[in-house]
Amino acid sequence: MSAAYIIEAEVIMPDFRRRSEGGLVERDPLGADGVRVDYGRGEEVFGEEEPAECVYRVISGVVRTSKILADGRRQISEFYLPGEVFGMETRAQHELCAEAVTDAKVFAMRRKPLMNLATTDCETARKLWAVTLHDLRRSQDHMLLLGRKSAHERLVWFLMDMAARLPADREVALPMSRQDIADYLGLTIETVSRTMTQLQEDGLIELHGCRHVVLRDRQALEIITAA
Amino acid sequence: MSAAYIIEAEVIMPDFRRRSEGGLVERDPLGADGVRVDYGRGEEVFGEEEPAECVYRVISGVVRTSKILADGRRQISEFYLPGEVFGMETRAQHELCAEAVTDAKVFAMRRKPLMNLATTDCETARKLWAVTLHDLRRSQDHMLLLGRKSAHERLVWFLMDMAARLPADREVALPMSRQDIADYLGLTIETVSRTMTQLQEDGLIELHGCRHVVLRDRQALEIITAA
DNA sequence: CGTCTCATTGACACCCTTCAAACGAAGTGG
DNA sequence: CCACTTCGTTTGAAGGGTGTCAATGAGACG
Repeated sequence: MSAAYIIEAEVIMPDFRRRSEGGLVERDPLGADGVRVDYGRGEEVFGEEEPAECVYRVISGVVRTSKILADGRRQISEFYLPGEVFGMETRAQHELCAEAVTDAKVFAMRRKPLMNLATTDCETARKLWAVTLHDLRRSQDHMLLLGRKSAHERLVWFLMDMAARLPADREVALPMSRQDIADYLGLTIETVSRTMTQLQEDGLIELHGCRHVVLRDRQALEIITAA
Repeated sequence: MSAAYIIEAEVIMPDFRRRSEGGLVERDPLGADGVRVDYGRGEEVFGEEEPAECVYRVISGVVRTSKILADGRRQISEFYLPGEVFGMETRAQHELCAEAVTDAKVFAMRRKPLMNLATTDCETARKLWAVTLHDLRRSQDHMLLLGRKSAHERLVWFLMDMAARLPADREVALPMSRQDIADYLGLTIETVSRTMTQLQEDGLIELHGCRHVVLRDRQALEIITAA
């Protein structure tokens, strides 16, 4: 890490210089340069309606994107886990806000150079498209869940999804609060809690503290999600 | 329209030769060649899990894309109006099914040549991306609606959206049935009907037959959607 | 050990669904 | 032209799944 690199980082990412790890410039698999930035739990990465300056990739921790109505009702569109890209869902302005669910380290790339690269390099353009397509596919499943599934089905789907996406020990370590889960599944925190308890009473899962879940009867759980 | 063109159309679009307008090959704004194909009301354009052979643009009429659960519950992700592109939401297989809501004419382009074009022409790649991004943005609004809004709010949003997207006479001519509206908004047909009636009783809209709606009090309607 | 935050549990209300019947518009055959 | 059928829509009554409000419980931290 040379002094020249640090200076370059300052030029590229003035806002993040302070918080980034020494401002070292690195290259993302997307082909764009950027820096690592840390966010504390609950901290906002970008806000709704904010100009879209950067595109991000989660390095560690979890980030959520959400929309909030005037009266406070919130819908979380997605949780982004390490390796996943977010912040690209709009044009000039962000249409949702992004916040750190846990302490998180993200890789931030300036949007404009990335867009420029995409106009000359088809491979980059394809990658950006693939990221958006992935989000779209998940959001279509999410719409089916929100529009047509019961609380039980929603929660089971969520737990199975988390088990598949998180590093799977014998037990799943949920990184988010009940409120986050509720706002992701279109339920209230009470319903999430009650449903979780009932799944445990039915022997489908086992709770070790509220954030550690063991999927005890995967077959039964899969039947519920398939239904 | 020469014989050579018809033969070429047969080569490009063997499946659609029968139904297309003389098989004349044309070029879409996306840069791909294709043919016009007619579908009757309710007819399937492609099914869930079906290999994704083509990408489509609506010429006239309306097309819906949806997902269906084993027990028949259905969630419509989007209605596509003339000029809009659909069928691109997946990789090798379609993740949802597409059906004609009304008699519809669509422009069908083979997927593979379009993808090939996108690997060499960044402008095409950008256009494809823009289409997906547009769908994603709408699906994020849709998730907020399905997860957090009341039946009244959903229906008002729907009517305002339709008024904005359809050729706006003084009255909006809904192209879809109550069942389609219900499956789009995550409600039952009865709730849609009742809510529609109540909006009329409150003087916010006026129904001229079940498919023709006049938005009488736009200001009040906008307040409901903003809430 | 006290405080704070988050999660759980309980009682109750209500919005929406479910089930059922009536209504209406469009098409068909006599 | 009119009864008849059919399909979609509207309306009604009743029930249930979630939401709301409130109190209790459980960890985390100083």
